[in-house]
Amino acid sequence: MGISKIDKMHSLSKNQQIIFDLIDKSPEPLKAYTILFNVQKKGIKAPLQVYRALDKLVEIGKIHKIESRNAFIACHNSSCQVAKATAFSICEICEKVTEISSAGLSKYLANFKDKDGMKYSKYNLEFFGLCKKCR
Amino acid sequence: MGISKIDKMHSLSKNQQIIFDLIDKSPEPLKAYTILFNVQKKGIKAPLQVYRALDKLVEIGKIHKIESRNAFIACHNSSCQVAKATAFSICEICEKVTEISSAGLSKYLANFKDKDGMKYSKYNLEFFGLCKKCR
DNA sequence: TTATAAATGTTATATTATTACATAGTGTTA
DNA sequence: TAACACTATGTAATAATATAACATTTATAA
Ligand SMILES: [Zn+2]
Ligand SMILES: [Zn+2]
Ligand SMILES: [Zn+2]
Ligand SMILES: [Zn+2]
Repeated sequence: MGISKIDKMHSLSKNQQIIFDLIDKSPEPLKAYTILFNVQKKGIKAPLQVYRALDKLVEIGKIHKIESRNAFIACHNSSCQVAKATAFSICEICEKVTEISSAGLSKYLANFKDKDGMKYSKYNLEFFGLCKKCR
Repeated sequence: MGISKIDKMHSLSKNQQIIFDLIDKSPEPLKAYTILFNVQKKGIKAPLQVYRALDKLVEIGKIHKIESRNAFIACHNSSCQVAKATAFSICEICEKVTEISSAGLSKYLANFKDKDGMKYSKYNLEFFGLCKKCR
């Protein structure tokens, strides 16, 4: 994995990089105030600094928000550099979250039309169940 | 629409009924504190009274939570009396929310298996776009 | 350089949700 | 009925999540 075009297009600012690094190396989704606590030693002192970086990172698709958990996870799915079509599985016991990367699912949802014939290019899907370990 | 078996099984308590009625007659999803404000004249004074009723109503499938909006909408889809498999379309301009009732979609998602072969009976899907009026 | 947009720093505040504990109602069974 | 379990309610306090407002600085580009 070299430096792709899209990486260069969105070189991160200092705060964005600090916060992305933290989320990226975390094995689990992180909440905003957990992030705040963990980056205070790096000089990020206020909630707003965290939320601004999170907003930007979500916007450019480097991270995603898990809406049902108010938590953030790094994107490891090269096909969703734009944060508009996401799917996750969430374990209801251990709270493990995995981004789902399925061409079939993406295609089905991208082509889905509602009763009015409306198509939606943007969606968020969260599946809930028990992970391997918790079953 | 007579009184169905399932309606009887979950006869609502006073607070639950007050809060359900408000949500049910609302043309748009309601937030918890909007609900609180609107039911104070009926004697419901504290946030917890609202959240407890909301939790129960979600649990029995009378309402759904729109996770990306922290708001609640009544279920008008007889097929999802259990609050475990939901899909919505959300207009990003006027915030109109519609519950999607599509046998095809439900079937596809209920049968979807991830890379580990895991099936999920519970999910929440939120589509985003522009509604008819806002297009 | 000058203008513009993006990002930062800081304080205060708004919004959303839960903990803890006491009390009251409801339905079931001995 | 009386005892019990279960559900729901009332109330106060607080925790957790997120944004408004304003001043300043840094990066980008014409
Ligand atoms: Zn992704
Ligand atoms: Zn698990
Ligand atoms: Zn429904
Ligand atoms: Zn609209």
